[in-house]
Amino acid sequence: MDDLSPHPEPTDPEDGTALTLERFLPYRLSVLSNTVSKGIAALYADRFGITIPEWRVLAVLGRFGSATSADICGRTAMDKVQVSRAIQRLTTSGMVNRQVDPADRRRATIAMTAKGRGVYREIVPLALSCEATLLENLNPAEREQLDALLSKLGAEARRLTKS
Amino acid sequence: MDDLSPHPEPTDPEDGTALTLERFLPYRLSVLSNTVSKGIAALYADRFGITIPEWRVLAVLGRFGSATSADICGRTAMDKVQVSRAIQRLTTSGMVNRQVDPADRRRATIAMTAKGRGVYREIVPLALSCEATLLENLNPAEREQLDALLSKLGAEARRLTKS
DNA sequence: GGAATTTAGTTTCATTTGAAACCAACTGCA
DNA sequence: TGCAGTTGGTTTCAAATGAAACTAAATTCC
Repeated sequence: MDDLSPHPEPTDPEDGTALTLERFLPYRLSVLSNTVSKGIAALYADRFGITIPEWRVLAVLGRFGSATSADICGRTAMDKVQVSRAIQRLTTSGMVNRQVDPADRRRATIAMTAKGRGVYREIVPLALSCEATLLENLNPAEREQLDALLSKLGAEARRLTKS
Repeated sequence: MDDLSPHPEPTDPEDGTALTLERFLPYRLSVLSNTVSKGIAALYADRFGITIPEWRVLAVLGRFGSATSADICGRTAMDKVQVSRAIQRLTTSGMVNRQVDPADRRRATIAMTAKGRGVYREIVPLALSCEATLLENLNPAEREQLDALLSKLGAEARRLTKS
């Protein structure tokens, strides 16, 4: 079925200017990341009625106790609109509350409510076990390699966009 | 400015149930992938008026000469709605054409026009040089590691979502 | 003090997205 | 033949997104 197309064979120049999508790093990262994120989201979306941005906000709060909207932007690489909306939804669903900073009334400190902490504590093991599955058949050396490579790539990527 | 928050320090249980966002693999992948994709998109979005899905369709056609919508879905991991719309836009902008298969008139073979090939040939070097920058300070061994790790993770991720 | 600037965060609006419904063509198979 | 699936692909509709405009508070500078 595959080889019925008029030009079944890759038409690569073979002079170093070929682009093979399935080997192209940005493409591979994108597919991998989307697959993983959706896999995890499936674990909590229905069960807790939480979206990916909301989960990320909870993750930051779970780790740092409380944070301003700007803090969350910085730590999640989400943009401020996304964060603002995630906080809104989490507020109306009673997961977090906003405490306006009396010293600077533009800022507000976001913290989880008891309910939010409850949900967070339920999701964390799910997320971690998902990550564990993903890493299942990497040996310790490979895991270290992965860690190092992601760090390097991350640094390069930031350079790319900033320059 | 960072450490002015009420709970500046991570509040980890330290009993193995902690989730450290900045070390959490799905999160790292997501941030990295978004950063990279946006960086690349910036290269061609303005210049050629092309979106990420459109670029991916062109990349498949550039590699395989022609393909059906379903082929493209399979090769890009995009869903069929996305592909359908990308092809629509590419058709109206004169980059590709659709040739209905006379043997099965539901199917259509998509191929680049001369114009499409022209744009493709302009984008490819940009994309490749972007990838090269990203890989710049990885040595050959590290590049192989990266390749192997991405393959393994990809396989695991697919397992995750399918089960 | 007060006009001009900056900062924190929200709202608006037009576009993008994706799930589900849909359509039209093909394939059993009775 | 004819009707119950399938399959390839498109459309619909409601929700998510993001750039840009906006509000309100704080800061800077004269």
